[in-house]
Amino acid sequence: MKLTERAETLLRTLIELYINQGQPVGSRTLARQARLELSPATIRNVMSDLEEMGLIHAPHTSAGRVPTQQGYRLFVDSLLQIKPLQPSAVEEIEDQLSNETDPQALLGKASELLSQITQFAGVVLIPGQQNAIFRQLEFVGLAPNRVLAILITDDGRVQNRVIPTDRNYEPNELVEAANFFNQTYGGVSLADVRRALLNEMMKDSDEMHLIMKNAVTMAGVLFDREEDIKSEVMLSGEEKLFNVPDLCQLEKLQRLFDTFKTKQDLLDLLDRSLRVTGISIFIGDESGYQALHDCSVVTSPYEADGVLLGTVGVIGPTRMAYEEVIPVVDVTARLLSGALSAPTS
Amino acid sequence: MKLTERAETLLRTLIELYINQGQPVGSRTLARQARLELSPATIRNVMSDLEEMGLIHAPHTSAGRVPTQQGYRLFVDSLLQIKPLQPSAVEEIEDQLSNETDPQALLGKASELLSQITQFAGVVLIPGQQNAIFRQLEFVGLAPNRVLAILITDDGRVQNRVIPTDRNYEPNELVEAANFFNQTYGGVSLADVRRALLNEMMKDSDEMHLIMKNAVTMAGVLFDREEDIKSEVMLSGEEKLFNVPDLCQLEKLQRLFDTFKTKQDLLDLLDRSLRVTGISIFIGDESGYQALHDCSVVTSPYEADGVLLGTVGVIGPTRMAYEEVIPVVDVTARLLSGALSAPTS
DNA sequence: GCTTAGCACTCAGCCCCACGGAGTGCTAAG
DNA sequence: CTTAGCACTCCGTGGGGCTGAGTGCTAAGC
Repeated sequence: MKLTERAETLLRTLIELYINQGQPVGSRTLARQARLELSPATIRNVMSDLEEMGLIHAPHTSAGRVPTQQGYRLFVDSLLQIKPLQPSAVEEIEDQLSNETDPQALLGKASELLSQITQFAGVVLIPGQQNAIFRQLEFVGLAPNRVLAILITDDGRVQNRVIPTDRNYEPNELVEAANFFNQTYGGVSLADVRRALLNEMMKDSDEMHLIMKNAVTMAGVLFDREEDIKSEVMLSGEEKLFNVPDLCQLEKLQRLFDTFKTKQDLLDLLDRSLRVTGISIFIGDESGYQALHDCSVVTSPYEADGVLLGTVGVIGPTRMAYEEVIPVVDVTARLLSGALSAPTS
Repeated sequence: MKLTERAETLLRTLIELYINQGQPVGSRTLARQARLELSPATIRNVMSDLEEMGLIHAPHTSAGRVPTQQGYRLFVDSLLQIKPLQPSAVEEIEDQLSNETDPQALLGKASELLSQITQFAGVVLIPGQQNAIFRQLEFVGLAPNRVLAILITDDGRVQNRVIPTDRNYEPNELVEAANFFNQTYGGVSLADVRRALLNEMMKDSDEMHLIMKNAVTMAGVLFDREEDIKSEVMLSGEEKLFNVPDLCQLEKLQRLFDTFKTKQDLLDLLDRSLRVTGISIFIGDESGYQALHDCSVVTSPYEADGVLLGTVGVIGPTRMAYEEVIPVVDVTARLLSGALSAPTS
């Protein structure tokens, strides 16, 4: 069931028109716009075919046609002509990103940039640290029976947690414990450290040297919390979606913000796109989440020094200017990768 | 212009009714409800007086009356009878809070709890650290020309930032620099450290010992960023406001979420309430922010070991059950203070 | 002088209807 | 295969009438 060239042209112009205007497109307008020198009646015949194929759809009898999800899918897969981003815009992004040195802040900035440029919501996936390499652990005594543990991984991310202890530790005990731990586990992946720790704690602790025991006990608490290893989603500019005509209905927005809040669905979605190289586009229900019914998600993975790190993307209405959003996401992901890779030269 | 006792009773029942039902209250319903054995006609006369005083207001000729902002104000100031919180509810809050040891996480939890219990938005102000005491600084080499600086203050808060450096530092250089810094500035307030640093950096650096120079340069970058010292707002459960009948209109929610996003207004508002002891209540426009027009904010300060730390609160519709929200905020603030104070016993 | 019954009046909300505009499907002719 | 013409469908809008709720006023009663 292949489309004729004429049908393709008409589908493309119809979708382009609809994306611009947001209103069902009728045969008359389409005839004028497509420059095919055909009468509306002929156009109607073709439209009828397209509708039978499930690519467009009439909201009601006397309205024009609107692309269906499959229509959009075909459009982005084979009809879309992507506009390259203006060099000035690229520079702008590059500038903004190079102002940040802190990786966490950099990702936040990227997400905000995406939101700002597209006027939709920007999103960044920071994937779990299961594969991150343990670099260093520090213990700092805070108060009696309270120790601050600081965990540093190879990618420069830092996590800290206050650990309640069963007794008071002397400063030098803390240093020794940290030293012991760093020497033992330096260079090991977090997941492996976790496993090893669990193992250690199973053993009869009487056998262990006191220092080891201290280190293992405290670090055990630190690594016990799964959430430190879990993935994370950063979302920016959700509030901009209030201004999107296709989404600004209470129930839609409510569903959206609910899923934004729980983040789990977003996480799964972005995680799926992580396994794909290059741009991923989820149109409407393709994501599998009710709340994203009228939304499309455009994502691209980013990396540092060739290692896949996570995903950046944009969440907007299904009716979005894909030819503009796609390059923005693409370029941002690239520049982000660059900023994360280059050891400041 | 004092209210008669009858007028007071009527105003109170009217507001209570309106808070429950959300609809303008007419003279007939009010007569039945107030148990004053008066006819609707008499009630109408009193209502007319109340309207003249600006305490209630009729949305249109043939509707009942609705409290005005001043009406609410009078109500919470002198007519409101606060219900004490059920002991089981108190325990629930205590339980939830005692599960967290990390202060940052604790505040987040408090905010979430407030939102969950009231079904409005919970909010926590973490005020600036100008007065926080510098405890310890650590430098960790990450990559060539990249140093991770970790700043620990006396209240157990930790901040870290990746600092780009102009040259490569040896590990022992970093340790020495940190040691120098810790010895010099330990126990000094952050604001003073910042001042001192600026001073040092003005001096001709040739005079300084190399270690000092290193320390000052790197710490200079760290302290240069105002934001580390700035206040912070944590917001939870904003999305619940979608379900509040009085607020679920697009423009209102949009304005709300916009201010939530920028946070500056919230910050100012909570900061104001910080200077008051005990519960503060901002009704509608009293906050001075357009976006909070139909909202009230109920806040209470919290502390640790007798030192004022910040503010927790609830943001909901002006038409909220104050007699329930107030004790929730109050108790949460108290229990939070307790959890932050007690060194785990 | 306060309270109350009665009455006329006002107004939002709702349903119904008519109408114009936009666009379609079909048919028959070129 | 293309096109002109025509009948038809349906949404959106605006007006008109009705109902229910509640008010303000007035005059009578305690």
